[in-house]
Amino acid sequence: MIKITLPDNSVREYENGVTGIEIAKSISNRLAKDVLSITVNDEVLDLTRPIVEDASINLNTWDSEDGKHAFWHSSAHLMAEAIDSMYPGTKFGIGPTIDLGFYYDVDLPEGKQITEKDLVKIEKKMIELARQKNVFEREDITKEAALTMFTEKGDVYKQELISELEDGTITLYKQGNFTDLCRGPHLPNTSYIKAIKLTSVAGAYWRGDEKNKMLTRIYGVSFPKQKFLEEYKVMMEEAKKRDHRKIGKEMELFTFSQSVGQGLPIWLPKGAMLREQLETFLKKVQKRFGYQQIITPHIGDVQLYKTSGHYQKYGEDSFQTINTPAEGEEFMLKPMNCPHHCEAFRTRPYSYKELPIRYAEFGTVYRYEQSGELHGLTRVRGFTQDDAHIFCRPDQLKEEFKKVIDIIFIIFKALDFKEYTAQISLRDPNNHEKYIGSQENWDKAESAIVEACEEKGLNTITELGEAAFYGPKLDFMIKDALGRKWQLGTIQVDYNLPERFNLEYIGADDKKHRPVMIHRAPFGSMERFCAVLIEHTAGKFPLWLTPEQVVILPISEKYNDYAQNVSNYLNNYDIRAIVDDRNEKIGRKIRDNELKRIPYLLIVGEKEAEEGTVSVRRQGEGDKGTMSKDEFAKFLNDEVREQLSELYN
RNA sequence: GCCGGGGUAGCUCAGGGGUAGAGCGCAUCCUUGGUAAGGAUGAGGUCACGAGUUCAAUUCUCGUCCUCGGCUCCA
Repeated sequence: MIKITLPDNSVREYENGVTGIEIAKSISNRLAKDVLSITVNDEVLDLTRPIVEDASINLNTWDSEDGKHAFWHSSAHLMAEAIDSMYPGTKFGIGPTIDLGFYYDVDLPEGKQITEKDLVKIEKKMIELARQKNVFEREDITKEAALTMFTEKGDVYKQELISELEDGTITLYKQGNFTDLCRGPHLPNTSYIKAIKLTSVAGAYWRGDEKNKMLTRIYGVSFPKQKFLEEYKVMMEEAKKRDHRKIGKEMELFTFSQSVGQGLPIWLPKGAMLREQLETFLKKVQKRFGYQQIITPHIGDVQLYKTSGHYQKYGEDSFQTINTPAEGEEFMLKPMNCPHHCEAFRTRPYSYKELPIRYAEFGTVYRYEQSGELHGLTRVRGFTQDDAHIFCRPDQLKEEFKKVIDIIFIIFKALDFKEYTAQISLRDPNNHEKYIGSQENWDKAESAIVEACEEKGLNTITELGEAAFYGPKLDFMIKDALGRKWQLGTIQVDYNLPERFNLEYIGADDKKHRPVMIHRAPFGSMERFCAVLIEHTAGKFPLWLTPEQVVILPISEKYNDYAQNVSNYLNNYDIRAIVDDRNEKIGRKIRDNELKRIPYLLIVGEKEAEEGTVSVRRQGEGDKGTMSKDEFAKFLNDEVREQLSELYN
């Protein structure tokens, strides 16, 4: 008998060799139906693998990452089986799971091609194969036998993968007529897979290297219940509706022009207003935290980037230098603001008492991105960072980190981002040589970040080896209204640039010391942040931020003057109001302005004009009754104040 | 950059080897209205660009440009 410890710490005894599925059955029939894989002492295994020693286990269902992983991994094999039967001679690359679903890279026989139209046929075949309830059989195999087997099949990709594996660790999984090199784990059989949607087909280089052959990658997602697939489809529809490129066009926030160039956004009046609100907000917050705004040029002498090291590292992949005709000077479009900020710091000597110096700038930078990488506002060639550089003493690092975290929280609160995670990126413990700066400083900086996060009660994950060569960092990821994750703000310690720019301050000992630099951008870039915000809110921005807060709708042209009077009145209270004086009926004006996502509509007619009132309509909620102009202005400003309570505290 | 879908009116899209289509938007006029679409009339297109095949190309072929989905996530 062996002892099995369950997640609730209860211990049960089973025969040696008991399997996950048997344990599940012994607990409940429901669990036996729902369980997809088993975690045994931190290793995820097939439900059919015998357990031969005492162990702590967890039974993974659809609700867990590990459960989904086994499910989608098996689905990838099922797809491969379908493709193998429909396109004999296909060679298979890799077929992993991803955040939402799975893919398989395949090399189709000469002259064969899979397009979107073929996906439905493959789905049907997969369902047919799934219903056969074929068992996933696991087999240990020697490296030699594996190589022979895939050489016979002519599958060069699997051969390459096997040749890199260690003998004794190689396993095969077989279901139906299809056998694949695989580490597992898998579902007990194919019948678990009830609903399948193949989502797209794309080219992908073997091993992501453009020197290699391009394979066909087929993406799909699958579910244990038809209902889940329906929910997934609804979610995808919603995501499509919220696409910032679509909403950006509809709401006239920004546009792209072929004549200006790819990846170079043009901000239209409403989008510019959105950015202006965000910038004003952040500037106010930063002012409170002791930041000073500076302004630097869009280009800089090549030498500046040679000093910073950016030229050596990115020069070839950047926009090329700009030359002056007569004098032969060489400039680069600014890819980073930090070198300029270092020069700003260098203007005079500093006492240790003056630090930290915090220089902030909404600095526009230009970076070359391959044309195929460009995507709406999230991947562009010119963008504005809400950048700042903090020059501080090593002993101030922790305090400064905490202050930046405070700023980020104020932003999250004002914009209603409720779920976030923070990733701490530290050195690779096995390879300290590749990092610049002294051990002592790194140790200090790393513990400063970790402690700052702890003291602020942050939800963190720590990744070793993810630090930049010049310093550790803290990145913030938020979850939007649809549960999608986005990387936003970042805080990075930098030992490199102060060194390269020879930055100094005079310490209490009257000697020169090297300051530490912190790069930080709570939004990341204005472009990307606006894109996330659009998709998070579906274009219904919080009142304080939205470009047009109020539209006044006169019942007929007779009341246009009064409407204008109300508009002027509200504008004096810094409320963004305009009049819709089109020659249309009131129902029409309401509909059009609701669709434009205007938070408040004020209807004014004979009654209102006589009494000096407005009839208030809140977006999505309808008629809210009548108020005086004065009451409404106060009411609206109170709402804004409430949304920005963190800022006014 | 590479692979694969696209590019038809301002927007969303239908069509198809032989006078170019719809809805919305826009303009003019009528209507002056009370909480999600009032009516009439009209303007608007080198069917992305360039070449080729053809009696004839927006449609077929090739090239260019732009755009969309991918190209990191351990077999």
